[in-house]
Amino acid sequence: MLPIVAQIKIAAAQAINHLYPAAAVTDETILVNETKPEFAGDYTVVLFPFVKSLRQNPAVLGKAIGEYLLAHYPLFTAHETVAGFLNLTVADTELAAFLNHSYNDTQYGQKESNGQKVMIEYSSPNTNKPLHFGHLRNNFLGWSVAAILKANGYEVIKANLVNDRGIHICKSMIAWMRYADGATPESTGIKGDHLVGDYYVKFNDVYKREIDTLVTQGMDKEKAEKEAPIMLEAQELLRKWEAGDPEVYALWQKMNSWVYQGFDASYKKLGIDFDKMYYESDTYLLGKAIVEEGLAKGVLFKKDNGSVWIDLTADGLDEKLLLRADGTSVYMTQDLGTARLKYNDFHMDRSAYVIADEQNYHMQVLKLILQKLGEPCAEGIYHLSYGMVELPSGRMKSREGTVVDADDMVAEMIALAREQALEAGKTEDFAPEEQERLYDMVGLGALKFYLLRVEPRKKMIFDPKESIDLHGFTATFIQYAHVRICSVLRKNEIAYGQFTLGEGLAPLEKSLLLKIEQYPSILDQAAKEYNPSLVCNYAFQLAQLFNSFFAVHSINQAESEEKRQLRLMLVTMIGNVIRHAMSLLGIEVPQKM
RNA sequence: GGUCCGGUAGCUCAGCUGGAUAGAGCAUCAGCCUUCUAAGCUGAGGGUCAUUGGUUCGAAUCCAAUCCGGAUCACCA
Repeated sequence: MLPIVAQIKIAAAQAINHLYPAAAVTDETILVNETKPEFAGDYTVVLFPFVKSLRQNPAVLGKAIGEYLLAHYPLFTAHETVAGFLNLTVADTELAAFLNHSYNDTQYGQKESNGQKVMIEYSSPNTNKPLHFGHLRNNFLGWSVAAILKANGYEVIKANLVNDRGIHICKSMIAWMRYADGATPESTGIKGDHLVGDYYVKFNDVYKREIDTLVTQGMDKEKAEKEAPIMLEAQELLRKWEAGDPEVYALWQKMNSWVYQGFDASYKKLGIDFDKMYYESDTYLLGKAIVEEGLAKGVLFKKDNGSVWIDLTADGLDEKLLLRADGTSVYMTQDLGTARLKYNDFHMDRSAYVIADEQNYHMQVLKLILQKLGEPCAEGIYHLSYGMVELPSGRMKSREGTVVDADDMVAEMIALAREQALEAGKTEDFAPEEQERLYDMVGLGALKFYLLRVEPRKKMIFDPKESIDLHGFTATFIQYAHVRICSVLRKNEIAYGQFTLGEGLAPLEKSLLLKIEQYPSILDQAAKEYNPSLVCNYAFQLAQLFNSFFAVHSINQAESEEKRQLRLMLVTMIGNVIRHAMSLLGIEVPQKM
């Protein structure tokens, strides 16, 4: 069934074209809004755009269109024109039919396959330190966008490009060699990613001290930064790694394996997963072939020292280096190669990269270069850029130890959920494992919702001193609405079936049905915009409406059996939509809390 | 300096393909549990939509300029 708003547009266009044959309006030109609460009606057609071209005053125009619509479309039962706005009332019977048809469809909102394939690359961690709060935004966004696209009929490949090589890993390695005395996750009981991260921090401590020492001895700071012994050793490790030194390689593998064990545990706790893993140690040499082809095509050029560049000044950008004078590749070179590799693996229609906005320029250049090189993957590339999560004091810096650790944050949120549940005192009769499951759902849900409810593009500031709320615009609020629905449905054994509409819908019943009817359109928009915050907002508004309804109307003690049936079906459907919407955010909903 | 992004209530954010008196949550204040879960509901106060100009019947929304904040422009990743 076509969304009501779309039906209204088509109907209104038809009405206008019928009444004023010269008008030739199309349904896209019709603007439909929700009617403001202070006026009678559900949806409003804005008449101003046609007032001039049709040379009619708004009142006459509205009356004519309204009458035509009522006469020809059972969708409407009333119309009223106020100051250029044609307010239309949707028929209760239409909404009743909609409810009868869909109330028990747990997949309501899910669309059929559209034959499109899209890759979402997200997470893409460095293997020298554990995940922090900022990474959580990336992971939740990527996972949720993938779920939203799936719900809209896309085939989705969730990809993770692990940055498992490079100087940063060597820093952890050298510090471990110097100071760890063979410490392992097993021997210390420290989670692997945290252990490796500790040595990354250690490296930076020692590095700073060595610089200070050199400066005290009279070296200038810039030179000291380059010549600090531990830095030279890290660089030497990187050279050995690239040369395939077996010992270095073995240590690298060992330490990475610790990190992966840690990441796996974190991902599992967070409910994050992937369909395809890429590793930079496999891909970092890719891209050189593309550069050679680009040179042959004349898209790229070589400078006197042998370095290879592309000139993007005509596009308002700069010249960009693609190969160093010594023939080694840079970050961009790899990304060109990886883009081609991904495309050859999957031939997807779109390829989205979930990467923080600090790389906006890089991603813009990447796409542009691929386009100029005529790579088939180029057009599908989309940068899902998101704002960084900052502390009140500014950006998190792992080197300075100001990061909010992801595992800690998760544990704190679950602890908070437990605390508030105990305060509410409603979970005492739960089995212990049932309690733990609930605290996980509430704590993790609150965390995910907090990070997803803001439009991705916007940066967010998180103050660790203030805990994430479990009231108001939160996952907990929505979970609680679901719990109330489950509770009602548990206590009302009814013979489900079609209900007949005698006495009409109460305003809140109608608002809820209209809201539910909008769900597929919301999913549509969320997919188009790669924007889970729309789903957050929608789920919250639905829960809010439900709570208002719940406070005013009794289901159990409904005015009539017919009403009871209607409300049971209505809340069944609300529950289904809430569960479905939350699942797209990676948030589970409990049955009791 | 060039480019890009943001600026809406004390705080955190919706609204931005132009439409009616700009909305939520938090915080503050006042009410509501003998009746389906009060992790809830109802109400109140709180606004120069950064500023100025323009386009328009109509601008938080579009355009221009300015101010503020951030990112980026490496033979780093």
